[in-house]
Amino acid sequence: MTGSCTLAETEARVANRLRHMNLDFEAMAVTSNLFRAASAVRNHFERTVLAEAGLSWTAFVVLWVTWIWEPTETREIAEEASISKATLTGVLTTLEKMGLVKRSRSATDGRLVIVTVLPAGHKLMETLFPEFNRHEVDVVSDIKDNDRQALADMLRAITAKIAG
Amino acid sequence: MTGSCTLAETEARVANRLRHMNLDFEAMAVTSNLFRAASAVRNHFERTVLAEAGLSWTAFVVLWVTWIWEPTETREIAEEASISKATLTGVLTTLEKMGLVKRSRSATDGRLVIVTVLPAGHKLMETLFPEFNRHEVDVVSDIKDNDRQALADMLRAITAKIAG
DNA sequence: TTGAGATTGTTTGGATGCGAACAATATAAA
DNA sequence: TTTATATTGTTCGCATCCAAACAATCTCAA
Repeated sequence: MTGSCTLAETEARVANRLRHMNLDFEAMAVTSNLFRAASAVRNHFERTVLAEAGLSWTAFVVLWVTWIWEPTETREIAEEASISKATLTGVLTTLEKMGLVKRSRSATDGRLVIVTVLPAGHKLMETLFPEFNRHEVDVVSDIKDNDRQALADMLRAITAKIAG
Repeated sequence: MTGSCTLAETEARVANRLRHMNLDFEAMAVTSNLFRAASAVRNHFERTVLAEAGLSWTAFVVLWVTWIWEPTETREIAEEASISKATLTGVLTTLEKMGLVKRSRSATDGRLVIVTVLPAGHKLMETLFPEFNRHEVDVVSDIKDNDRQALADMLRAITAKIAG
């Protein structure tokens, strides 16, 4: 190969390379494009909206989850953000250094850590999240309006299939 | 909140929390579930098929891309695997330590590094990839057969929208 | 009351992950 | 030929990312 290939060329090459293997190419195309899309969207957001705010993707997700659920426990944040609790420890430290969130001990259970969003965090999200959403609209703008609901439903089905 | 919430409860909470903001919740649901699904699938694969082979998700993707395109240049691998060239340098070092791939200098362009899959890598992929594909089939098994094609197409549309 | 077992957040060690700076190489124009 | 510019893979610094080990805390049965 000499130059960069289109997605169609890539998938054709894959099919040819794996012809003897008796594989399900339709299932392969779904997971393959699932990660391609997720990765592209994540990189795009990190380099535009989030870069301006100085937030990594994960830091934004953690801040967002806390913003929605605060005050909430770290185990809930990790679950919602789909990251391990070990990872969350580091990200929360980052967000605390930025003055966006605050950790505090639970009064009723000494094991738990309660996270709340500080005023600077609220102020940031008040403008950042609507801007983030405008980019989300742009990302799905080539998908027919009627199909978006179905797309979200199928993605939910994938998540549920694994969790169940 | 006390216990873990269902996806529907989470989305209802989000809608209520953000009601005053005039947002596109349908677009939000698409990207939100895109990452939820991608993350769930990736974690599932890392903990089952890939753990047995001692490969991280990224290491597997890099090995897979090389396997499909070999011999190929690192810049192509980074592009196909959706990772930066800096990241690829570390992952290739890992795969070389495992004896699965080999780096070599291009004869015609001294800047380029050519990557090929070693016999141990071929042997591994010959059994690992079909097993991987069986898991892919399982992941999409709750989606109607007719819809899988449309799902892959919509994910491609998202990727293309950002790239364009 | 007490002590075994469960739960939670942090630490540890190692592998990703990226942008920016870098050295080596190639290409172009002067 | 020479010099400026471009391209490529690596290095560097730092921020994720996870499994496993860990200390602190809670629960509950004996």
